[in-house]
Amino acid sequence: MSNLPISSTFVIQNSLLASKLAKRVDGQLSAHGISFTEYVIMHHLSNSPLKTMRRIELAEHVGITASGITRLISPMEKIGIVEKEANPRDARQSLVKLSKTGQRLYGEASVSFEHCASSLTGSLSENQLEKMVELSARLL
Amino acid sequence: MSNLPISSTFVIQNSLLASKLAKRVDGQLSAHGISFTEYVIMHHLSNSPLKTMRRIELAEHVGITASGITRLISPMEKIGIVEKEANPRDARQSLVKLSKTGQRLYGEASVSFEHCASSLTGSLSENQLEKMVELSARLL
DNA sequence: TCTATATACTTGATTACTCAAGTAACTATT
DNA sequence: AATAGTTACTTGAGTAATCAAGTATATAGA
Repeated sequence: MSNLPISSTFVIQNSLLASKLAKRVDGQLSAHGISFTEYVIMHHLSNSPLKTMRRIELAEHVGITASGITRLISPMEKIGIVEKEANPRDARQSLVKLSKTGQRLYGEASVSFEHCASSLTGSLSENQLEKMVELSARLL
Repeated sequence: MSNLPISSTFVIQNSLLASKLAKRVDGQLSAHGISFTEYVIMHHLSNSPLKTMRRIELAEHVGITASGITRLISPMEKIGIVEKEANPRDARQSLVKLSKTGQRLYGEASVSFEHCASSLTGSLSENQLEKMVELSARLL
């Protein structure tokens, strides 16, 4: 149908895929009262050695701006999912830490998320998914 | 680092990739006064036999809601990129057609877009990109 | 032929961001 | 030790979408 170069096709298709995946995942995670973006934040916090990250760092990992992080974290803090911590070495920084409550919620949400992710990618094999992840990583 | 199932890793990574690609492409397309989403709309219209599509159809292809299409198309119509057409067989439908102006703009923007897309995917070979497109297609 | 249901949009209110500008604190240079 | 520049974050204003509800038209069934 289209004679577009493969790189253009890829970019357009990837954007459609991401939007579809995010919508489906969001639907599942809403049962836990969180959005996909909030889950991703918890994911990065949880995988960080001290369950703690700087806001800028978080922003880069999640793919939104520092401003977006401020606005996302603020309600999460109010409901006790994350806690604010200071860095004694640098008073500009405001560290974000996953609380106990947050860890529990992340654990529960992960069950739904993993189930959802595996069903959404069911038409691909483990090997194919690994290949995709490996190739995608080169584009980040 | 993380023991997440590969499908979960894939979903999270894909979302980050899409957000990065979209931002970079948006930056380039702004020189033509259009957003990535608007480019994608023109792309689908241009690849359609009569350069004409229904709004619902467009929404599905672009990955936004019908409501989003209404709000996106309205300014594009005002500046003459697309034209509204009626379907005599179904008065509910409001067809969107890429105008001559729109076709010219799409052609110009495509030069930038293709250049940008190919530079963003430069670390992958044609074969690898084709593989990615083929595998991604199964998830849509 | 009436009635019910479904489809194709549009619109008001809301959400999830972005960007530009601001503040505060750190770092390097002289 | 003062100044200039950079970094980390926050905030006000704006944008791009969403959802839920509404309107108009089409379709199917009694």
